[in-house]
Amino acid sequence: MSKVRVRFAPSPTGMLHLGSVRSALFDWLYAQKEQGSFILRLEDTDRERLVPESVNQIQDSLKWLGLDWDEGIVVGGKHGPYVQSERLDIYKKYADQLVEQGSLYPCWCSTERLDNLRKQAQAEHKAFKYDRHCLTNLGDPDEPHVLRFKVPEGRAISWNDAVRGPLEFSSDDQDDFVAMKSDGFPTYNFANIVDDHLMEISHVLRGDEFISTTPKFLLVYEAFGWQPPVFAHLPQVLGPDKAKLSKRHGAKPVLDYRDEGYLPDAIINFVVALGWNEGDGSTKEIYTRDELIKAFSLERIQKSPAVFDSERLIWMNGLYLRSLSLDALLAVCKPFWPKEAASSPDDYKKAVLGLLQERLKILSELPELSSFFFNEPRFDLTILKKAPAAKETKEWLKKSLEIAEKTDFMAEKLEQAYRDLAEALQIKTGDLFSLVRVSITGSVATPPLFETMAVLGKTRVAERLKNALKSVAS
RNA sequence: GGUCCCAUCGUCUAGUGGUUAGGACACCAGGUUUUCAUCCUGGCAACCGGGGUUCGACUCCCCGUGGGAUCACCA
Repeated sequence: MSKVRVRFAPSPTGMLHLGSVRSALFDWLYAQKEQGSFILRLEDTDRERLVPESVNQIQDSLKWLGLDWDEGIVVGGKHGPYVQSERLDIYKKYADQLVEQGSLYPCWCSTERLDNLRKQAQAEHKAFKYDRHCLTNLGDPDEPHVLRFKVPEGRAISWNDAVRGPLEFSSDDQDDFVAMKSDGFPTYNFANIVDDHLMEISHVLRGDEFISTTPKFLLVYEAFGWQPPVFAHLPQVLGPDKAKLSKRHGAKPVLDYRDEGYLPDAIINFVVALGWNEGDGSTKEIYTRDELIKAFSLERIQKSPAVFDSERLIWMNGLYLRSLSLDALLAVCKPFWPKEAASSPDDYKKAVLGLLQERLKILSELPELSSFFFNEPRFDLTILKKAPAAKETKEWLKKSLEIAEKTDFMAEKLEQAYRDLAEALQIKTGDLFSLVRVSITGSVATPPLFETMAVLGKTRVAERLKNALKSVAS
């Protein structure tokens, strides 16, 4: 059995979104699973839509997610170059071969003529098919022209799709598509085949929008006398509006998820479940990479499209965040701290994270959640559901300050001291705790009060209580 | 419109002729708790419709319906 070789072949026309990431992930997983090779090739034959920066962004996206390629751009390999625009002479050579054997023929038709043909087809409620005008009306070979593939008539074309099962089309529905453009560049429909064959790709995983062009592919493989790869057509990933996730549609670049504080593992785990599951009655849904590799199979890929649910991704990210060690959490949090935290030592940050970990869902929330650990809060009793009267507030704060000043700053001791205080004052613990909480954090929702105080330390707490007292007095 | 594909809770899904149709997210309620969060318990919620086949269909077949893809010198 020959080695599994799969490729991810994006066109550098924009950034990778979750849909394309899923294709890459399935490729990568399958390569790992079968101990094959994962190849990264750039399909840049469309120079009009080319976005140069996207080449780096695509690589950064894959690297961030840990989807490393064995062969391809940058890393090289023995089937290079891995950029289509650097392979023009190769396509030319193979195109010439097909011209010679009559599978490709030149066409000089203008866009105007083609457009008219299209309008006509539309008016007749038929799919557009080139009328083969140039097959018999030869033009000037020196004039710019394209090369079209001559689709044989009356042929049934079928293949066994790895996810869809047996599929069959008639060649009569296939158009004599353009293989080589007039600028000397190949089209996707041609370059892709030549490259996949030369690079010995064994399995082609791609979006199911390519199902209808697969018959063309198969015809070209046949014209060359090449063995086609196994095709696996992946279901669409849909946005919340049930429209296909696409660059045009404003799908979020995957690097934005990085910048918002999602973890690569969470993204991977989430994305893989969009159209794949282990089956066999398994209810497992959190996987390590190794588990994923072990469990992955093409057969278990879903046929129907999946709507991407950002709520679920957020939940999953929180899960991963909570599973991190404090040191690991500290590391991933690095770019997300509020700027006031810049001078704080790691030990302090770690203590803060110890309290915040189970409250974080995405790292971009860190500044808001951790702000009072680094900034003096504004004293504002109006956020309290029922604030005590000014006189009581003053008294309670005064006593609270006294307690803070004379108690060891350990959560248990503080708790005991403040419970005693509440009892002495004959008030509910909750009322006292709320007041203290708001005074030292500026918020009604915080980590446990006494642990928070312990982390803040006696100096900060005393200072904040004094400030609170001052604002009540005035 | 032609061709093709798809169809289980709002969402991700399990299920391959006999199940009280299971799990997860979200949502709701309760518990733990000094608030928030975590955690635990419970609840709400689905087989697109119609015909067959069968003793028996979510499962198989057909026809509808709905949704989607594609019909470029884009990929």
